[in-house]
Amino acid sequence: MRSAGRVTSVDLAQTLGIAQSTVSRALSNDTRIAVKTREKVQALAAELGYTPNAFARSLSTQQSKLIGIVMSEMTSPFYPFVLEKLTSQLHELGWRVLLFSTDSDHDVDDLLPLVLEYQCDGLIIASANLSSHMSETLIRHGTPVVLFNRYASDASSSAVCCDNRGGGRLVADYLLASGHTRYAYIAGRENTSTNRDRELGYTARLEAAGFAVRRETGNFTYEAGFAAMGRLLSTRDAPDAVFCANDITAIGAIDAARELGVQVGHEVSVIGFDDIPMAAWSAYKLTTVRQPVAAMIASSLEMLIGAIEGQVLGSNLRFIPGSLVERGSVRLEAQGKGRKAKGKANE
Amino acid sequence: MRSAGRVTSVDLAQTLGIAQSTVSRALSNDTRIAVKTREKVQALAAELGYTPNAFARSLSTQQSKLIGIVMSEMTSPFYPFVLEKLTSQLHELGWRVLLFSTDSDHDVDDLLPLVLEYQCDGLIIASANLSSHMSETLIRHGTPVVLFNRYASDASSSAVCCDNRGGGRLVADYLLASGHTRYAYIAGRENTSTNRDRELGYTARLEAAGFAVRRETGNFTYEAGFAAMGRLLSTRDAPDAVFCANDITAIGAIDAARELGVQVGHEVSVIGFDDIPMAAWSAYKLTTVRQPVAAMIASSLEMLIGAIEGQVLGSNLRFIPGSLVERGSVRLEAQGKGRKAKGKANE
DNA sequence: CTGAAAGCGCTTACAG
DNA sequence: CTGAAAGCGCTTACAG
Repeated sequence: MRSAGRVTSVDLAQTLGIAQSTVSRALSNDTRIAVKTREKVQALAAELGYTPNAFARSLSTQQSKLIGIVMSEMTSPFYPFVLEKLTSQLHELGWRVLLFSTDSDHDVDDLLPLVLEYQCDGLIIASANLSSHMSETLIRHGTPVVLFNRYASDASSSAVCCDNRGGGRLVADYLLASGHTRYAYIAGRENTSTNRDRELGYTARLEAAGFAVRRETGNFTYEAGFAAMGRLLSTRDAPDAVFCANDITAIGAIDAARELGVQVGHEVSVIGFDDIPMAAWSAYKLTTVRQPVAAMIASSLEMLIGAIEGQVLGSNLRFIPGSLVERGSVRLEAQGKGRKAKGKANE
Repeated sequence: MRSAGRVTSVDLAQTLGIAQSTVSRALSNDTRIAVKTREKVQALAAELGYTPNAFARSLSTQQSKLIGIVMSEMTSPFYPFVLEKLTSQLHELGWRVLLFSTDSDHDVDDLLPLVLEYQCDGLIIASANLSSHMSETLIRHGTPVVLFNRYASDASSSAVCCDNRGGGRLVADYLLASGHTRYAYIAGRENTSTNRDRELGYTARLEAAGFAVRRETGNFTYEAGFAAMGRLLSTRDAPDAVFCANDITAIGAIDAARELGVQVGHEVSVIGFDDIPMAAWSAYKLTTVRQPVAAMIASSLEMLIGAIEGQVLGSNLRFIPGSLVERGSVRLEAQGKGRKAKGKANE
């Protein structure tokens, strides 16, 4: 036994006078090893604080038990929940997570080599894009991937998303039913499938009903929502219904409306997407589309682990429907009367 | 060369008809290898998409280049920023991060064995506690740790924190200078050094000035702040100055005050701690103590990497001062007049 | 300038 | 029930 460094299975074997292979089997509770031997080994292991070396094991078994998670919008309020649930569930299932973060503009591609060096058994990419070139590299290396809340246009990788388009439709229908007439959309980042699909669902429905949709650019941030709402309300014929690409944008929009003295939920209706905790704060009472996070995560994990364990994973796309949660930021039909009374932006 | 699986250095060696050791050296750009050989090897490596196996390398070098990060409050708005900065800086410095999350009640202890199995070269524990027993285990294994924004009472591990006590004093002084007279503190979780120190600094200063401090329990959440403020304002002689253990608590407190029709920044002053983005939202304009996140992270990384690279790391505590950022949630002296005019909670 | 070989710490056929 | 040995894919003295 060496004095410095960690204790290894060889150390255990030597002090017990048995073979290292026997130690290894005893530690994995191999029933072929005599109960007494197993106990002896395990007792010594505990006493000496033996910790198996996962790298050595992985080298031998060709399984790292590591899942790589690549996240781009870690500081946007929705994603910490995703990350937390992903890692804790993965832990419970016996996997470890190797975390990579990337800024949203950046491609994930640069990170891929690192993921591969560390022999990840699988990869989850959240709110970031994967080039089809890299997706091929992954396939070649035999590393399954699933995209979370984003999907590749060429369908080269598997993905699970909220049904963003359906969510957009839900919003349109709700707003339509409550008698709104002047519609707007405050967008998120343009190169994201989430933004595209939310807008598509919303706009298609409204146009089918004969309404035009005014569009403001944005980037999924509070500041962008604030600015966009300012622009919307400063025009003649300002909208009475504004759908925002996500909650944080909607919250920015609400604050902007307030600053201008426009009453949210009366003069202007605002709807978000996500259902982050802030949406429920009494200061906002934001009506929004709730993303079914738990189901989305369960589904991602199921797909990924299934693929790792051998079911070939073609390109599998899963869209899980969100649900509208009604709070106070939308004017319902009954309250519609006289809503221009103290309008300021509409004068 | 095998048809399935990843290509290894042996594959490269065989197809080039040279020794594997030469390949290895060529890939690490060892100058002893002829330039032509190096180029040949690197070209083939690129062509075949060779990726070195980090596990095999680590086994041989006895360095994993892995840092474990244990986070407990991942979904509390302050910590995603910490996590993001930590991981991106670690990446730039050539390290990878293995992520563990834990709920705050739970001890970190259960996770430690996993960290050790994966041969982390170092460990950062953010907003979670490490038992002194486990801290010894880590020392025995030779794995350096630094705690982030928490420190062990027995000073058995290194730590870097915001100077929470100093921050509490800053708040007290500011409130004192602006003529407040009825003080309260809404606490965070009790077993945290952050909560303890913020309260201690605040209270000590106020008591020295002859003021008592009313205390409400809390747990660093919006809901707790909301409830605590409700309690405070529903009593006779309600406080005119409330320091909250963190921003999110303060925001809950502000919303509660509003619901009760009590004007924040006039009838009651509220101060938070952290300076999360929401503090700057126009709906809150929260005066708060800004944690010097960048400096705290730089310091943590410096300590940790220093320890990994050989400087023995005794128990090193570093407290980095925060700064008061003034916004609108505190009544300044000049506005003090007639502040009971439309008081409602004070009647 | 290059190669043969040992070693990192495990798992797992293969023998007995 | 246990052991000797090969092998996972690298790095790095040691020779030449």
